[in-house]
Amino acid sequence: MSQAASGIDLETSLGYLMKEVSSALRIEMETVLRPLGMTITHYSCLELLAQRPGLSNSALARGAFVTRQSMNVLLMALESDGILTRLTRPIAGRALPAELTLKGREQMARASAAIKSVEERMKRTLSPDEEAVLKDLLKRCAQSLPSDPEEQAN
Amino acid sequence: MSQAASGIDLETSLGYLMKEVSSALRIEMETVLRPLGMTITHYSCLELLAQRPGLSNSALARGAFVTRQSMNVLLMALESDGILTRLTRPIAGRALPAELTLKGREQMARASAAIKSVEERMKRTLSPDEEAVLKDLLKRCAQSLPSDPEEQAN
DNA sequence: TACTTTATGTCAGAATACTGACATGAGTCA
DNA sequence: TGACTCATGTCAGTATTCTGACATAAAGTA
Repeated sequence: MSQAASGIDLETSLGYLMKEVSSALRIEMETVLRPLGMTITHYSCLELLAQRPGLSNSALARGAFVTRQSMNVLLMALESDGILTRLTRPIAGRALPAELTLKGREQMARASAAIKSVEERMKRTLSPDEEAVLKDLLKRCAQSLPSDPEEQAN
Repeated sequence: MSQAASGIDLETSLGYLMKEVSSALRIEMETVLRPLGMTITHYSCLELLAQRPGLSNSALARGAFVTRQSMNVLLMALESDGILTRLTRPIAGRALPAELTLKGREQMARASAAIKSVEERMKRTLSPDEEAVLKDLLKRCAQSLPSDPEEQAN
């Protein structure tokens, strides 16, 4: 009886629970990445580039769920640190493909192993079937969420 | 089979999917809160206080998944805007209970209705049973995640 | 009692991400 | 061709959150 039709009950809200899990996940990821001198966005960028070399700044931003402005700041720092390289001139359009250097791939491998251990811990009580169910439900939530204006082109 | 034993496959990673959903949820929440002049943390604080009047700064920070320093910045702003009041002297310990003003409760009601519509949209394809399953699985993920040091007392 | 631990509030500075704006390249269409 | 739309890269400024540090109050402990 804590909540009538108009309101959110924190105890039973799916959104609140989602935030709880993602917050715990974020904290654990930050905890294992900190000794490596990396942030979550930094790691995400490397993981994306490792799996899909040649992604542009904007594409990396979408994949890491930040704005292209934020990703751009990171890319410039990573480039000056020798973690990745970008073309100096676009091949088509304005996109500048980026690629990991050897140093970048080494850093990525260390981070990826650390993150994998976190993910394994998160789902340690889930059976394979349960994990599949969870993924299916999450995907349906993700698909239902966006309001029409095409994901907001910011 | 893009990934061997050591690494994360973005296409099938539960963690990445989780981030995708929480990012979409965050964007939608920000979209409906912006016209009301509120951020997610701002709303979270009000919702927590509406349901549990008298919470302290630290307790609100835990409930909104931010640091107590961040929550303190927000609380000072909300207090000067007449959204809430805090005791000037602690009753016990150092905690200063906060409570919404009438203005705060009105603001909260508008925000809560907007957020509820987002949550309803997110789970519109889920049956009641499926929602219950999703909550159960998410809870188990949340419980499995924390590494020992008691949630990091920062 | 005295010491230690834990929880809290707060100040200061740094890091990170965001919004707004502008220019450029490519495609669409009248 | 010219006008329009869209995606991209980038600059500038703002906002939000974080880490680090210190002081205080309560509770546990030797």
